[in-house]
Amino acid sequence: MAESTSPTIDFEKELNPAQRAAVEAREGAHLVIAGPGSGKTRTLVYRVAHLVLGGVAPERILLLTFTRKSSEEMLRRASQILDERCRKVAGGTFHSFANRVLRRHAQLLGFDAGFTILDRSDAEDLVGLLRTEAGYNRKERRFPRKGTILSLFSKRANTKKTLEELIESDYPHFEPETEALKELQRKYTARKRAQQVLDYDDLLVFLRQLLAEHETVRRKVAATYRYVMVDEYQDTNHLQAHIAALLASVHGNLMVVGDDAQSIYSFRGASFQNIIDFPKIFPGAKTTMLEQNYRSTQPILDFANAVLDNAKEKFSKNLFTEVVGDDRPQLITAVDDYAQSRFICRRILELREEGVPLGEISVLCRAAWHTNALEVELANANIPFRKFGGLRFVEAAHIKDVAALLKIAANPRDGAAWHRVLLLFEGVGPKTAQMVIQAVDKASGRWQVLRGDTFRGRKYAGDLTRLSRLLDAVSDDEVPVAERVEGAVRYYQPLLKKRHDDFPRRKRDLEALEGIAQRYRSLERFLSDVALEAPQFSRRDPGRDPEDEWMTLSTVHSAKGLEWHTVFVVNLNAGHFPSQQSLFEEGALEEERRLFYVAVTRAKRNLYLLRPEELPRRGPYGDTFAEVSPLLEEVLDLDKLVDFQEFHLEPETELWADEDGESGSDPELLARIQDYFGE
DNA sequence: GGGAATGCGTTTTTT
DNA sequence: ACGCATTCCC
Repeated sequence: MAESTSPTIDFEKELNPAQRAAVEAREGAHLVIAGPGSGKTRTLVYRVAHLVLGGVAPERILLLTFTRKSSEEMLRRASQILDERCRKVAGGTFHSFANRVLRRHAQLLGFDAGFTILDRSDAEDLVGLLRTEAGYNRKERRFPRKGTILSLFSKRANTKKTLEELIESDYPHFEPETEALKELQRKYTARKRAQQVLDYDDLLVFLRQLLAEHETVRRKVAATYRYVMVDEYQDTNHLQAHIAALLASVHGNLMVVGDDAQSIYSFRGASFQNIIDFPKIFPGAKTTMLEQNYRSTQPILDFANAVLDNAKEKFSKNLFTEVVGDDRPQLITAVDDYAQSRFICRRILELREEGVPLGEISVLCRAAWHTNALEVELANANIPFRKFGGLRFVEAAHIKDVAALLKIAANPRDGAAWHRVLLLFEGVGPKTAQMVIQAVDKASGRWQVLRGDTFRGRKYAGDLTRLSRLLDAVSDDEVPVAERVEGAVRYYQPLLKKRHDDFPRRKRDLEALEGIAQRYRSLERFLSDVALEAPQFSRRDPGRDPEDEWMTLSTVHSAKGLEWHTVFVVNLNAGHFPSQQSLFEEGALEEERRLFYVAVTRAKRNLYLLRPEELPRRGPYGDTFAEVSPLLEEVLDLDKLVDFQEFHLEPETELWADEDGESGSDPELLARIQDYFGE
């Protein structure tokens, strides 16, 4: 809607004084502390517009966000209030930004520009392989599992701590294995390099290395971005903070935005310490606080503030609002999971009657599986929903299989991808796969050796020949990406049929993947986006059709930055929310509380807190979690802040009408029945 | 050496 | 209920 004349924006009218201070700030370092619903996104959006309007070339602005989705959303909004120039602003996550920069300068670090990216499960598989190779998988030895090992390595990369320190603090029971783990880490690092693959942490580690050790690159990159903004700064880790500082090392114009109370990613090495330390790195930094909330009603904020009151370390903030409304949050006690689900379904149907669109309703949970029972009930009640968090589209086995085929074509040294593909064949296990991979390696990645004599007579010889032909076709850069992806899917289809009974459903996913591929011109870009999860890689596209409406189920982590008219928070029991492992860990409960704070501050008008009296505990003991969440119990004057409600199921209609006395049966009818059916 | 069957210990959150 | 190791059979 941009007019040919430069559009004007009434910043004074659109923003409050604190927001405006942040938006109009130009030179220097700036820390913005923004409570939930305080217009943090709005502030960033307007600042982008303000800079562009002030004549800054959009390519020279860098906006680093927590997800790709949020940066795209912000730039979309900026171009709405200003014009299309804002689309040219450089944006994305730290990881996607690192990916772009590293491809350009890979050689400096001894990498090929065609490196492939390991997602979490690829990385785990590689660790698992090395673990078996080294013989650590013996029963006598209680050795950590691949997932645990990778978490350890990941924390090592993302914090300043050494492996020894982390084992001591996080996994003291594995202390006897310290040397073995160090050895494994060396092997993992070496193997990744040999295979030209980078895991998520490597993207950050190598970007920092590139900027810190290569002066010319640092100067060039940092000079490119005159203004750098980092969103969700409380959820960045030490490594990311270092990168941000290096990026600002030429112009010194760095604005970080965050909320210490909403720091919920410490398991990933994030720390709100970054916020606190920001003025130490940038002594002249200005600080702006955004405290007015534009999202929620006062009763919801009162409750949220009360939750935060129990935090050991708290700073600033006391949220206030002018949003009208005086319904207090509802605390609902239900007997169990099933009753909880029934309550939610019933309430949703009522809300719909009241005119609240499904898109304005969400159910938030601590862990993705907590909504399993609810999903069944929602389906029964014909309420459409989408689920966020937990297993994503690109993590499904069949998608990963096809992606692995393409990865081999892009980087024939990617052993993890080879391994995955080779195990699809009948008669091929880990040993055979290793043997084949070595053969290809010896031929410097030319997979045509698979057609050679080495494998003649083996059960899988035909499979290898066909695979090698497919790779020939898929690696042809002259062919459009979409066609190459289609080729891989066509090849994979028979294997899919053999492996999965629910093959039609999975086939539809693969078709969706083919559709996504049409937007790409480079296979590497496509694969990077699959690994770094571009927003369009969701199971079902939101759909522009207003008729096609759905409500949201989400983990609290995935609900960050979002808001709904009505929010249900489920499973507020000790052991579910907060999670079981946090119950006994000092400090962990602090994060659970912030997580709860994030959950409740997503609500605009209605907040339902659900508390089943009994939930099955998983594990062999058949135990139950019966205790109410300490996060609720600790709230001072809870009875003044919420309304209590008990929800009882209507009694089921009895299957057997219980009649008194002998009901007359018809002997003749019975005889006929027996006659006809026999016996 | 591969693969099915068995038996053990176990689960958060995500780029 | 599921990953992961071990065991046994081809």
